Amino acid sequence: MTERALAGRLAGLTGTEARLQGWVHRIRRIGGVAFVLLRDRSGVVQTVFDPNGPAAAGLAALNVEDAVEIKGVVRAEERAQGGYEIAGKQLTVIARAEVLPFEVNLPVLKVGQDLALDNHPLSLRHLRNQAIFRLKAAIIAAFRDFSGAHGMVEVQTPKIVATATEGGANLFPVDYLGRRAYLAQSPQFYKQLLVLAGFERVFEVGPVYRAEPHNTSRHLNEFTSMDWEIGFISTASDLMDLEEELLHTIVARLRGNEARHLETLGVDPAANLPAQGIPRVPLSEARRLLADRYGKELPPGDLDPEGERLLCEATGGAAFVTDWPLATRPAYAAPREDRPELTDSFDLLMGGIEVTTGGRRIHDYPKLRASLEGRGLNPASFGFYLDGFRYGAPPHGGLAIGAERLTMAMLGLGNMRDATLFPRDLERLAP
RNA sequence: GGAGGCGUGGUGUAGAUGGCCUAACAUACGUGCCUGUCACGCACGAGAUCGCGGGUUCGACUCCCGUCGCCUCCGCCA
Repeated sequence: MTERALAGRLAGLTGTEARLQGWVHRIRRIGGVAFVLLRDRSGVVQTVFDPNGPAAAGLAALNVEDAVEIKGVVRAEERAQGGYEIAGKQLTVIARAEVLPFEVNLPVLKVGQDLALDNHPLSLRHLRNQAIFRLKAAIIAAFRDFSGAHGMVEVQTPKIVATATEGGANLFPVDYLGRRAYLAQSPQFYKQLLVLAGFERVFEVGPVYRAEPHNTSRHLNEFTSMDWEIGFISTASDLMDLEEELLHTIVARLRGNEARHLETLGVDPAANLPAQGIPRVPLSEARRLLADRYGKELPPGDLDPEGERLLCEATGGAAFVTDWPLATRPAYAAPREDRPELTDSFDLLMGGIEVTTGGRRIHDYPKLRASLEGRGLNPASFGFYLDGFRYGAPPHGGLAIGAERLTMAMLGLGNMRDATLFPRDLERLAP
């Protein structure tokens, strides 16, 4: 049996007989010719049949999205998109497709979110969806490669945990063989401990869970967190420098290997990356800028979503917001040396949404203990975490990038569900 | 948790000052025609008691109340 050829890789096969397998993307019957567009993981290729030839019966019964095998001779053909087509000799249906609940071969999928999710194996076949998730995979792969190249070790931290890392009640309780446990809302404590454990630099790509009943286009109850934790840094600026380099590395990778998918979506992944570098704006300055330029008066505390959008607009797509007051950050956030009322931490806003939170951590054992106590937290309940700092904890810091949020920002998506294969939200637990 | 909006053939939409709705358009589906299409084209056909329940009215897809489902925004964060 001849090896399976792929629709998007026919260049070297001109003149030979090829065997392709895939799905029927579209059928066009024009009197004396029939075109069957075959789609596989590499792309779409046109095959041509004589509707009165040997394949007549199969052709007549063919449905869009049938899984098929097609044999035929590869030829260069200017009239075909992509420059190649298959002169079809044999058409075999591997598995029939029933009449579709919606069309999957339109330039843009026209279907409600709910129906699309209920039929996700079908809606994901759409070329735009294929492009999104292949690009997301490439973003994550680039994160991995970049992290490894910068001396970080990939680690796996537990997703079933005994305590909260951020405080708050946003934890999913689970029954752990009769004991109360929770789904991890962040790898925070564990990644810090692994830095202290001698790995110095670690990274993780993994799921995190937030039991918050939020109902927006950029919140889900399960998402993918891309984390760094790095020892022996001096300030959070080191982290921002590194993240900015990472973002450019990701863009280069998408423009290289994944250019075809960017083209499908018609997007520029660097559209929200300011050419002159991502500005670093202290929170107080961001507030002043919003007031001066947009007349937007914010209540004390965090920026609101509109403020985040406007700030990105003002800075050419993205901004690091720095110098968050102690009260706005968790107990482990390290204060600035020169201005102890502010933390040495940052958020990265990109395309109007918060994509990253990061910062330097408190590494001094007595100070960490005092910070927890200062928040009214009981140090005893942080046992293993706090104890880790007793034996020579180096200065360190890290960040967490929401993989779906970054994908949204780079691909210009309006809803985080579009960047999540099987989204978990307030309503949806299946598929 | 709060606010707003939407629900019309399989899908996506139009119709909304109540009567012209015997509910329209596109596409998908079925039948036929067409030698090179590019979301091919043309003709014909089938397909919706307008989410559900109640009310107002001579008359409701349209107005009112309730209910169910969904979407968006806000709070919070990645």
